[in-house]
Amino acid sequence: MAKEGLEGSESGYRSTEARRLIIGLLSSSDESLTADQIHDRLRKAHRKVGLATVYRTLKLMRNSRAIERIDVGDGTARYETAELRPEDHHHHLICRSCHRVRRYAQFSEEELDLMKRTEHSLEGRFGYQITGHRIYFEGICPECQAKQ
Amino acid sequence: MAKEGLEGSESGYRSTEARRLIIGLLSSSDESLTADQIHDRLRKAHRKVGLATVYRTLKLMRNSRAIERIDVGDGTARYETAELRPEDHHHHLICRSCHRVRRYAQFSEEELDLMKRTEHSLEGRFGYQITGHRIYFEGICPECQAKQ
DNA sequence: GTGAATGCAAAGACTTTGCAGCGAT
DNA sequence: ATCGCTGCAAAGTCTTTGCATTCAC
Repeated sequence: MAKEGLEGSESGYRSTEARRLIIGLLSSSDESLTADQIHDRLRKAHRKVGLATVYRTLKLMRNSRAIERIDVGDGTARYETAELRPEDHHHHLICRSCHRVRRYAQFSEEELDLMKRTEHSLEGRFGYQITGHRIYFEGICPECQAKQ
Repeated sequence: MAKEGLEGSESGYRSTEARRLIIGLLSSSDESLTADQIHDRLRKAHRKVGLATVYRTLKLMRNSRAIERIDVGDGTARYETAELRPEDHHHHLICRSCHRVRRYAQFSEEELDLMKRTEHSLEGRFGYQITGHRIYFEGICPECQAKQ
């Protein structure tokens, strides 16, 4: 009843190994993954899944709002589990050097409150119907700092 | 002395019509533009500039920090003038439907202050060296609302 | 005049799609 | 036994690159 994703029998989708593996990978990672990274990890785990299947599964999960796609500027899309509930809300730390995307979820009441008010004000100002926001902090990750 | 971009003679870059036109387009737009949109607008203005030149110019301007690249999830990069000075800082309104990216610059002291504090806290928490942030508000633009 | 910039076409990188066979229900 | 799912390869986008020509300095 809790996390339905693509598993629900009423969804019309079949539960295949490829799909279970991919959602498993994304759920257990605090980093966003590219299609290629997912493909690689499945290979290394000796689960042969074609790259096309990875893309098709990602698209499917995206359509059903189970995951989200992120583009950070290196020309390759990254995927992460969606924010299904308010408590899933998170922000991102992007490394300018290696493009790694780290998620983090702890932020203040103050911030949530401010964002809410800002969204409201934007709706009035520009006529947009605001559905959410994304905050990306950019910087250099510890690993890349060490390399320099 | 003010806005140097690629114009400065000391930059080593030549001032060509294509470059002047492209930076002009980006400077005067409050929307981010794709390479193709830039190419189209130049054609319509009867300035024939090859798409490859557009890409090359954008890359050049990006390297010299005159513009920035934004990816919003439709697989096509968009470009906008960079935040050279603190007062250029702005946020984005992204339309989930047509992917248009609108910039806006008016935000509160409260927000700036909160972001500064958050950046500081993140540096301590995750060891990242934070260099900035991006805030994207997502929603449906007035035009797309009307179409629905 | 010289080397950078351009246009065109070819090549690349990432993603999607067509089709025959496999597999979940 | 269906009809969706998969793998492979071919086709599509968007972007970059090679090369001869043109142009800014």
